[in-house]
Formats: sequence, C-alpha cells, structure tokens
Amino acid sequence: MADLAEVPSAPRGGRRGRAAAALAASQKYYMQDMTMEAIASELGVSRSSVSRLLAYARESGIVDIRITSPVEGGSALEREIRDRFLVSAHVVPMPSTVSEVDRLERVAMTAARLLPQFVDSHMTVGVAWGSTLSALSRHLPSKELHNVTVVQLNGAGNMQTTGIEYASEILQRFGEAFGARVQQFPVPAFFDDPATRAAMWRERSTRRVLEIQARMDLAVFGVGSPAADVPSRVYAGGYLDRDDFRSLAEDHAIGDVATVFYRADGTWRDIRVNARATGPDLERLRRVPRRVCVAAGVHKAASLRSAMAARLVTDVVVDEALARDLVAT
Amino acid sequence: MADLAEVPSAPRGGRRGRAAAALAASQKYYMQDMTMEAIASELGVSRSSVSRLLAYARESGIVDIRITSPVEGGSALEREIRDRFLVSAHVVPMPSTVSEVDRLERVAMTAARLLPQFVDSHMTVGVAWGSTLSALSRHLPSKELHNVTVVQLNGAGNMQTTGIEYASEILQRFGEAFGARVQQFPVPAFFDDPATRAAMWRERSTRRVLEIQARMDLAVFGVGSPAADVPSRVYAGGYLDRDDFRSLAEDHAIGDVATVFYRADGTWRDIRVNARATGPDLERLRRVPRRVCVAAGVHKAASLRSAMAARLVTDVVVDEALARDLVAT
DNA sequence: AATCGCAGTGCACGAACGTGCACAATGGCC
DNA sequence: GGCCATTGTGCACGTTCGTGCACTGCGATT
Repeated sequence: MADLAEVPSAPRGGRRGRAAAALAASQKYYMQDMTMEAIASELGVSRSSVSRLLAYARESGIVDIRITSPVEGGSALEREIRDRFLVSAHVVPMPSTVSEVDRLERVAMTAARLLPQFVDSHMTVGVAWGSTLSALSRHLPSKELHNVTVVQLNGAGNMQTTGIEYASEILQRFGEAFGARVQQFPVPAFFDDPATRAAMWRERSTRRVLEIQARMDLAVFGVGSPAADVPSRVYAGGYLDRDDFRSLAEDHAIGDVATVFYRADGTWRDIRVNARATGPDLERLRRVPRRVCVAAGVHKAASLRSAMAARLVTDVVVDEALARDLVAT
Repeated sequence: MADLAEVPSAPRGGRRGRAAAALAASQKYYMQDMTMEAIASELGVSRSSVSRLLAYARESGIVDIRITSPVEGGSALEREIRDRFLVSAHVVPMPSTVSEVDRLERVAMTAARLLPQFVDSHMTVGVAWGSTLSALSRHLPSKELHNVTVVQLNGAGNMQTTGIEYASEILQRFGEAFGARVQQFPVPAFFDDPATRAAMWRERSTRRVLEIQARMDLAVFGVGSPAADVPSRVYAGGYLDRDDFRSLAEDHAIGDVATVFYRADGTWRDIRVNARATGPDLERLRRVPRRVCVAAGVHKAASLRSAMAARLVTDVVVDEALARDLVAT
C-alpha cells in the first residue's frame, strides 16, 4: 500500500521535507479529492499526520483559498459603500444576533485571511495595535515573501505598564507571517508633554522609525471609538486620564486611528491631544498607497464614517451590521 | 437562532439567491472557520443544505482553491521538465502503484482544476476529445466569464457511429463551465479520401469553424500513443483501419495531437494519413499562444516527448511516473 | 556521555461531514 | 386550472475528520 519511495531519505520529517509533504498532500486532497486516509497510505504516514499536514499547508499559504463574489463588484452593500465613500469594502456576513466579541473575532479572522492578498515582497507594512489587530494577528496565515518590513505605527507604553509585550506580540506575528523584519516603536502611546515628544522626534533612533514609516506601502489599523461597548484599547487601557477625555470632548474628537484623533467632519487640526500622540500625522498616513481599516460593531459607525470622510482609508473590512449602519444615511 | 432577515423574499432558493447564499456560506466556512452546523442555523436551513451550498460554491468557482509550491518554480521534477523542454510543467503527485485508469482520472481531475486559471473572458478555447478530455471535462469547475468561445479542434465521426455525442458532451461541459458559446466541428475524424477533405474545407460552414480555430487563445488536448495499454480513443475507436496503421508505421508516426500525427523527431511532413485528418495543421496549432497538453501513464512518454520536440505544447499536466520517464536519459 | 527539551507521531475518541432517500414546493405545460 | 417534471429540502446513516494524549527519537546542552 504505502509507497515508501516517496521521500527516500527523510527519517523524521526534515525541515525541508515538511513543506514538500504538505504540498503533495494538498494536491491530493484539494485537486484530486482523495480522502486523508488514502493520502496517508500513499505517503506512508498516519491519517492524523495528513490532517496536520493539511492544516499546516493552509496556514503556511501553500493552499490559498479565496472567495470571489459571483456578481461583479461584490454584494449590494459593498457596492454602496464603495460608491458612497470611495472605499473598497469587504462585508463579513453575520446575523444581527451575534455578540460584540464574536463579531470582532469573525471580522478579524476574515481580515486576516484577506490581508496576504495585499502584501507582497519588498513592501513596508505599518501595523497599529489594539484589540482588533490583536485578534487579526492571531489568525494571519503566512505567505512566503522576501524583504518585507513590518513597522509599528504608534507607541504603546502607558503609565501602568510598558505595553510593549502586547504591541510587540502583534508585530511579531505579522513578522512571522510574512517573513518580515520587524521594527518596533518604543515610545509611550501618549507623551505627557508635547515638548518631550518633540525632543524624542529629534532622536536618531526615533527618526529611523519615522523614516521607515514614511516608506509604508500598506497600513493596517482599526478605529477607536469613545462609544465602544467593547471599548477600544486606547480608551480603556489607562492611556488617557480624565483631563484628556475632557480635552478631546471640547475639541469634538469623535474617534482615532493609531492614537491620532479626528472630528466627525474629517478634520483634525487643533485637537490638542494629538500634539502628544505618537501615531502618524494623518496627512502623512493619507500618503500611504493602501490603508486597510478593520472594524466590528455598530458603535464604530460614527468613528469609521469620519475616518472615511477624512480619507484615511482605502479598504475596509466590516461586519454586516456596521456596514448597514454606514450606509443608513 | 436563525436570522430570518438574511434573504427577505426568497421562499424557496431562487435562481439568484442560491449564489448569494453560497457566497455567504463560503465566507463563513472558509474565512471564519465556522462549522456547517453553525452556518446552517445562521442561514436558517439544515446543515445538509449548507454542505450542498458549499459544494456548489466550489464547483461554480465562488470558492477558488489554489495550491502554490513553497519553493520557487515548483518541484525539482517540474523544474527539470521546464528546463529540458521549455514547457511549463505541472506534475500530479502519485505513487507508482496506481493503476492506469486511476492515473488518468487523477491527472484529469487536477488538470480540470488548473484550467480555469488559463481561461478568461473574450477567449477562444480549442478543445480536442478523447478519454483524457472526457475525464477532464467531467471535473471542470466553472468560472463566470463573458464572451468565451469553445471550439472543437477536430472531427469526431467514424464509420460505426457519428461519435458526435461523445465529442459534443465534452464540448458541452466546457461550454457550461465558462459560460461559452460552443462551436462543434461536424466532420468525421478522418476522411477516406483527401479530396473530400479538400472539398469540405472549401465549404462555408467548415471555413467558419476553421476561422474560429485560427483565433484560438488556448488549446487543450491529450496525446495519442499507439503503444497505450489504455489505447487512445483514436486507435481503438474504429477510426482507423489496418491499412491506415500500416501507413502510419511506414511513415514513422509515433503519436498524434487531435488526430494529426508526428514523428519522434518532431517532424510531420509527408505523413500521409494527415492529409485525411481533420485536426489543425500543427504549424497553425503552434501559433496558439497557450497549448495545454494533459497526459497520464508512462506509455505516453514517447509520444509526449515528441510532441514537445515539435513544440506543440506550452504547458503539460502529467502524473509523476510519466514525468520521471520524460526526464530519464 | 548522559540528560533534557522539543518536534513529530499514532491512537482513540467525539465532532463534523457527505449523501441516498422520501417528500414538498414550484414552474411550465397541456 | 389541474397535471407532471424538476428542483430543492430535511432526515438519518455511515464515513471522514480534528485533536488531546502519551510516546518516541533526535539535537542541544551541560
């Protein structure tokens, strides 16, 4: 039964051999419609190993599953968002009964599987952090690329903890997925004093990061929303104090991207907190060719709508309810 | 549980609704990793229906599964074929113990799933017939395209039966898969008298077909081999008689593509049977930008090698044993 | 040289899946 | 308007699949 000649000299799954076996198994499973049992006997391993090989093949991008709408331009909802906001939309289908947490999880997983399509060799990818990106990063399949750089979009320290692990975990996973160099941004999320920020921005180490950010080909981020029931990380994590919130309210901030705030009309001039934020100036962000925003939950509608009004976004991934909310006048 | 608002006014799976439901189910299954059970309850149908929806989505090309080798340029075998014959190769992995019939089936299925990648809107696709193409056509997933033409490469009648159903069945399936117009070629596989062929070739109806053939962007065919254990259709189907075989042997024919014969060295001049054949002149065939040859079984090695020597082929899909045979020596 | 750690394996179990069947609804056809 | 053919559906069954667990053998570390 078993054809032992398959992998002549691989006593125990060698580094190289694993990918080759996964490739062969994938071809047999997905192109030839064989059962795992049959593949196992051809490969001379147990069926469970085949199951694992296939899982590996999916994660590692050997098998690439993509879904294309049969109708040109996607669903009606997606087309309407595209027409209204000039943003390419991906709506994650989902009944309205789904809880906030599941919503986030499902949107993040979908976004994770969409993302590799946007990333290619020699690109620089800017990544924000927060609950959305954390979930997303956990589901990223990988893609064999060269010379990719992943750079942190904004600082992640706060008063209680450095927060570095949290952000770096996300970056790390992006790095692994795309075989990328990872560039952290070791500054707090917000400075207390704008002058400190200015000083830091003159530091060589900081400038290096800023220069990398300036070369971004792709930015991935969520949107913050003060109204969140599952509050955005930046509002709940102790990054801002009572005075900050008052200041934001006075300046009519309605949401943020990577700790930089904007108003409902898409403007952001003179929002005082921004002078202490570490995220990219929104003017600069807008120069990034592709800017993917991932968001789940209707409470993000106002913030996301404003972000789109500010033209911060070229692609959105949203759940169905949020999508409906966006287009409901 | 069930969210009845999903498809407001579709009492029983409407024509349009099916694709939409399949799309939603696919996104939930493949992008969000939900179980069919969970999807069923969200869509308000039974789990079995979801299973069928997903099958439909795969067949209809809503879900597109592709497999890419982790190493640049495919397996070693594929690279060697590419280097040796200047032909892009796809090797279907398979142990040497597999029977001839299974071999054919598995190669055909793989080829069927590869083919949509080569076909696009506004193309003209030439299709031969035979056991390989019959098997292939049975597994073609479909792809939503416009203005595609499928044209029969060579006649299919013989002395006993018209053979039209056999060939037309194949064409039909190609047509359905790509939403294409189908152009049959209602002539026998071989004429008895070269003069009849010449006369027919002057007929307007025939010329129309030949003109369509002249515009082909893609041709798909197998190779015939007199040595086949599973004999190629053209040798076993009663299309040729004893004298014809003698004539072919005298002229050193070693194989054929779409009923047109060639020699081991890649030449075909003065093979007398060709004057009565209905397949495309090989010179003309060579002008088709992409020419995909599908073959299974080591007995096809000589014929296929010669076809490649004659530069009739730009892409091959072959089983592993045949591939090894091609590069041996 | 002996030990530790870890990646990879098969087993066995429960969960998830595909499909033949009988039935219901629908749309076309007399 | 009633009939039949066609298409889709849920149920139930047997099959196929994913995963926690205990185990093995290799490479690194001391």
